[in-house]
Amino acid sequence: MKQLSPKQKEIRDRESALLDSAQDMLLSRGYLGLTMDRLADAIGVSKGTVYQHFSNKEDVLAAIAVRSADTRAALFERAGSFRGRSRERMAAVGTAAELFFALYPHHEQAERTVRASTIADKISPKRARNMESCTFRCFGVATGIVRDAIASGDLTLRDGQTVEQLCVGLWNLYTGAFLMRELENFIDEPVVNDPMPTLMANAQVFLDGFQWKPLSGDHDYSATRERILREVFPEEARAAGIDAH
Amino acid sequence: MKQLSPKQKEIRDRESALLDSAQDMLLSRGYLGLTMDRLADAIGVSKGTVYQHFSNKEDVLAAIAVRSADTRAALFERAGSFRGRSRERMAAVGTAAELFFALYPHHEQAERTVRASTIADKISPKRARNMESCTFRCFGVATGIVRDAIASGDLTLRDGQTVEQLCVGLWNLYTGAFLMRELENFIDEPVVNDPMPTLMANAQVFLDGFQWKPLSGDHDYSATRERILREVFPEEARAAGIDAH
DNA sequence: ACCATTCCTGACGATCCGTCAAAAAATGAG
DNA sequence: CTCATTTTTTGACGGATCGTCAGGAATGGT
Repeated sequence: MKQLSPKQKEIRDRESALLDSAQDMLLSRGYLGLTMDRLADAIGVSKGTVYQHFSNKEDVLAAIAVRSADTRAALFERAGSFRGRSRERMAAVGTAAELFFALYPHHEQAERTVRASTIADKISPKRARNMESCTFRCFGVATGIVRDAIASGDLTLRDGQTVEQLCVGLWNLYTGAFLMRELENFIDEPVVNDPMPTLMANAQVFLDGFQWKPLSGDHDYSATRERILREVFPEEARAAGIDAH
Repeated sequence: MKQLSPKQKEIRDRESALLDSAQDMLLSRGYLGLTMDRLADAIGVSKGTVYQHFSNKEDVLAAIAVRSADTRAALFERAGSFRGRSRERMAAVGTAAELFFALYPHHEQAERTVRASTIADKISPKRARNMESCTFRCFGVATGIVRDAIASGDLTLRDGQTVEQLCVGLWNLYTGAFLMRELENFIDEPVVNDPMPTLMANAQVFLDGFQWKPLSGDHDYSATRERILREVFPEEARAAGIDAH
């Protein structure tokens, strides 16, 4: 299985080239601008060949989304390995989300288009499962950190609060902010100029609301952020144009 | 101008019927299932006539989104008139968002589809402006309440925190949760079973993080919620199947 | 060199969008 | 009521795209 014939290798490479092209088209021309004919032309192959890789147009989007979702899960897992107090580790996850957002700006659009309910059933079950597993990996990292926080005494949940609730809240805060950035692309006067600092500040407020120690007033989280960027994501930070000062 | 000839009235009514049909199709069959031919057939009219109401398919979506966005803004404004302490009034806005979400489940999809960047420029400028103004009305209610809270001493912003940041945070929390509900339609094992209680709990945590008095631990907000449903949204609560106990 | 299998091609039917010239209906003046 | 003018409606049409499939080309093993 490890041994790939030249032909098999060619096919594998082509799939990745197809995804690259499709991703560019999606980003620059949007869903309607991404067509199967153009995609075939872009890498000099006939349309029938494209359909050997993807069962239909929605499947192309799904494949794009799965690829970047996998990258995101990997970033989250690296973030989870950051050495520090529990809340610092969660901050690392936040930084991972931020970097992912900057580096893979197409992802949100791809994932949302894919998941628009009536399109979902046109996607191969295998890809749908892959997608799910990436989400679970991300949530797994987050819930693990929350549980560690509880075990170490940094966090005590009040009556009725759950680990999942906290993670879902953070997730919502981030996806909501990402959605907003995209929507504001075409608004004349955006509500906030740069959504990222606002998002990070709000995440801190949210965790303060859970009384997750050390509170944002008792600890220099901007120093933590710099350490995260330096120690865990030096490459990505540079690629994203975020300097750790 | 007030006097409408029978013909003009017929045209006006037809537009609303078209939007009703389009909305149903969007909800039941999705973006791809909503076609101009079907739309024309649905109300027994030719396609050309449909194109006298809307300049293209995306414009139909925009019109759907504007109509429900207007309804949402109206709900927010009613919520803002709730009598109570500042944070209770913000809770009323949250309830408005929740009711809107339950009563107009198509809206999120319509708005997102419309705003997918490459589609945006196909929409008539007038409708785009309408859309914006609805968003501003919603934010206006929220920022007004926050300012009142600061004036009354219920809320004191820390260094660097702004009124807009708080409102954007709440907005993100809600839109993120709404997005999640939609995405989980086709996931086998959702992360949270009923996202709404989780969302409301997280909104409370977020406001606690800002130290907005009275904190959720010092006040019975479920009683406030019941009062809001009873006093401000009795009709809507019944329509949405939410009983105030 | 030969053949079986796998892969590629591009023309084709089907669908949908948006247009437009012609037909139908409404309006209003005499 | 009549009829000319304006407004509205119609549906066939051109263009674009999706997804298919029969036939042709390439591959790999013997």
